[in-house]
Amino acid sequence: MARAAGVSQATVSYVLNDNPNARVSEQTRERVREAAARLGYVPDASARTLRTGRSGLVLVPLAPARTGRLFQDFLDRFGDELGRHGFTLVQYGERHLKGVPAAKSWAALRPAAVLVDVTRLTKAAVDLLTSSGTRVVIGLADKPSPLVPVVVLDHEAVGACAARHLLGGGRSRLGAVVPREEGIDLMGEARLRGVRQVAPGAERIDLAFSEEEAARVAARADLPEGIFAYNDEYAMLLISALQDAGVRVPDDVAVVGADDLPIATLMRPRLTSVHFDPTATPGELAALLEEIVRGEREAGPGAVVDLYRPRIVVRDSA
Amino acid sequence: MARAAGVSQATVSYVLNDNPNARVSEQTRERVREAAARLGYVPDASARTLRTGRSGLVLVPLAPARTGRLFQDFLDRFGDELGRHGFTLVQYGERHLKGVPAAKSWAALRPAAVLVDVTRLTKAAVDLLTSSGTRVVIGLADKPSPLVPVVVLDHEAVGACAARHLLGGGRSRLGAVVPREEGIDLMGEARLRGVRQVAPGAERIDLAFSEEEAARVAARADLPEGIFAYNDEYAMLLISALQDAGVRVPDDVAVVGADDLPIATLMRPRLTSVHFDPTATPGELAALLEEIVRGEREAGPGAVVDLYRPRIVVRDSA
DNA sequence: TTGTATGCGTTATCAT
DNA sequence: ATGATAACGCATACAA
Repeated sequence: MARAAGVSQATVSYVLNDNPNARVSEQTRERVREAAARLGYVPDASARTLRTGRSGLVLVPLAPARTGRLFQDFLDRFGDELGRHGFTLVQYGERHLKGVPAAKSWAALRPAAVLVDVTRLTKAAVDLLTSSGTRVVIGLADKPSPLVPVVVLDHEAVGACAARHLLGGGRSRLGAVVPREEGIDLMGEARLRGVRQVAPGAERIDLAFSEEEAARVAARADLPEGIFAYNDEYAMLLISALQDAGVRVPDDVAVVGADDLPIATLMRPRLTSVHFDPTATPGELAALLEEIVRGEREAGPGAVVDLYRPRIVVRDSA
Repeated sequence: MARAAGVSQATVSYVLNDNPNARVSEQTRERVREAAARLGYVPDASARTLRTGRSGLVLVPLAPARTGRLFQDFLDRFGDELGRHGFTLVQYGERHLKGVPAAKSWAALRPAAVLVDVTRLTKAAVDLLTSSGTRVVIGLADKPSPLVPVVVLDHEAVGACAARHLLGGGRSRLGAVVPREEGIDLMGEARLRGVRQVAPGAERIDLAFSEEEAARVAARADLPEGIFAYNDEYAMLLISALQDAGVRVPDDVAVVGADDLPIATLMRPRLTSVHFDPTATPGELAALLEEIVRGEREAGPGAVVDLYRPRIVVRDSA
């Protein structure tokens, strides 16, 4: 490319990167740009990565389909914002590439940052990443971590929020659904803990997403007076089963969902749900991340960014 | 790394890549592996990319949250399978990085393959990619393309499938919902075309996802006898509005959704929906892609892989 | 069976 | 104000 423009490689680099401490005449700049356009020249990201020791990739090793709509929306916009800062968000599910530990396949890409569930992080993994150029490893968790700074989605607060509303409505015997579904069961347990912070005796109701299971629960004689159903989908499942069993909602049993899905208002009774108000915008996070990667800012273990604040949206089901 | 193992770089490369035309003693192999483990050595993907001219990345430039659950599930498993073949699926939303054409930012990563909506492809973009090392550009479309091989999700077939069922049930005046929602409006129009293939006079019903809009439609005096509501969520919205307006479903108006979501069976009446049977598995596609990238197979414009076959699941709403 | 040498495209440093 | 050069880590042709 350089030879084609009649200038040196260095000059090309200066021009195309708008390098501020390079002094290049406007005439030369034009010649370089012309040649680049003519040749369809595109800078090679891998060469830059090799040279600088760090890629522009921000890794998010999560199974997209399993993270839920809320976090998926967040990632979507976060990726947009990162793009504006020159990064590329890379989302991919877990692999067991010939038994290679996940952290190694992450490190191979020399990512600028990694955002991953803390349950999948070990000290060794963090060390491997940081020693191979990654500037910051951010955990995804529901509480602070001694290992890394975290982005928090506080599931206990969600359960507590729902439970407070149910108690406030005069229901004293509570229950909380814990989905029997891989990938979200842990979140279910966290939300249950939150319910129990407010209503210590709350019952755990394990439930798979099937009408048979829901019918079995609905047929019980000793149903709690109020149930936090984990999310809106499980709430719909449960309400549907309760109605089929002749149990009145909310008269006999109050039900609260979470996520405040658009379809929540379409149910009859309309679904009372825990809504998530964003507290940190993707744009702010992207800007923060850029500062950290550029070394203008430190972020150690213990640091916390809260993503959402739960808020109850009262409709008819509770 | 090489010096630490007491061997040459070349030997390290041979051993770690299981290079078949290199003959290395088992003893040396062991020494290399031991040193790699001891040092926490991780090969640098960017160096490999620079050397070979092509990365292991498979780019899917789509806004994840907007592609729908079905395709998201597909991508999720496709990514897993690609991982087994040594590729990394990279999903990211559209950027407008300082006005740089999208194809340039794709080409910068020297991806092995790109899978993208054909509406975002031009001849120039395809040429740029192929000339910079990308082995195959695959379009995502609802019909064959003269530009690239495509993966098909035939929306017209979906509409036709729903319309056939409605006609077969004795409904002759049909309507089809076209969502007024960026990103899915084009799919809505394709599904409408499919309905009209079977029922030429079918009415187009534009609808935004809001209860007010749906109520307005439901209040009409001249409702069609059968409506294909685009998908299950719009079907739920519409049915809810119809019921509020005193219109009986399916007696007065039959409604068909699509996607066959788990919650479809929770509605009352239970939702009749177009289900998607996978015809090509992610595993097959990943294997196919690997063959193409390795040059063992050609894939030119016109080639088509059909992803799903639509099938009606009859319940109570139509 | 193993080592040596070369070059991929970029950027930092130093020379002109 | 611009050019020359080295080095990043890896894969590969070729020498030993």
